[in-house]
Amino acid sequence: MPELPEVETIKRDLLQRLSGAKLLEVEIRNPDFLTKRGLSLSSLQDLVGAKLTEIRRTGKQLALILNDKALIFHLGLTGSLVFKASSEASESEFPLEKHLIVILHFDRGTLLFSDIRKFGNLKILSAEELSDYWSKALGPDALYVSKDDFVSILKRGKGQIKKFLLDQKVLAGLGNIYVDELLFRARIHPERRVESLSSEDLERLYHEMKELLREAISLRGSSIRDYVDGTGTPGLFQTRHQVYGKRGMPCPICGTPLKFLNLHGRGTTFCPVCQK
DNA sequence: TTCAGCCTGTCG
DNA sequence: CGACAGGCTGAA
Repeated sequence: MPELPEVETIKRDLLQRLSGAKLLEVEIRNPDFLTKRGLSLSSLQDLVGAKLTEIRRTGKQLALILNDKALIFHLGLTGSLVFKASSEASESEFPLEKHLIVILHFDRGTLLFSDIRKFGNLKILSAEELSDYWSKALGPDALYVSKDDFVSILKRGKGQIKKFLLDQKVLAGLGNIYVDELLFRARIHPERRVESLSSEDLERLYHEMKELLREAISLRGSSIRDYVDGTGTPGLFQTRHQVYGKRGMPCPICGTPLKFLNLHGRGTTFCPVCQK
């Protein structure tokens, strides 16, 4: 899915274009998607007339604050949120037309939520409930977590490092791409046990994580297949990937062919020589 | 703690 | 045609 850098990019795009905009109409294209997830169609319609005052993100989730409500998006593997200004082409020629779930018509243009594989989610809470909800469902955001918190979380951790870092309740935001890239940069084997990491390892992991996320956001995220930013444009960070999706290719450091394993159901690519 | 299941699309 | 893909859940 869109992982942290992709969702952060979308957040910035939408904030710039929609801050202060008024919601004029909610057009539901796929009611089944919503009702299956326990969202009543009327609760969505009730948002009409609200002003978008704020956009928040924790991990891979994004919340539009509309008056006293929070409309929370989780983009799954293939969800997208694309804004088209009133002056741009209409959604009839929108490439994801077939997969549209909801169209939010604002005074400044339309926000199109689509999801090819329908692994995404949409939820409405009161704006006050949002922080509580996120703090129960998610660990600290990987972009903002302090070094002290990160180290203490990892020191209390158990099991394989890859699985641990993918757990959103532990740390929110990393997914399969960024965990593979991070472990390569930090020279840590994906099957290494968290308990076995030294303080030095943890420090390195923390700094590499921040740097990786910073670079990925500056290149507007990774587009492997379907991801597009808040304007419908692909990201560029995939050109900087060192291991993800590169099984069998030479390690950029030592030239050894990159190894591929299936770990807890996720494809995992790494260098068997550089990563210990 | 695995693992199918949720979905659609693409690639070999 | 089967295998696989940025994720997560809940049932066995």
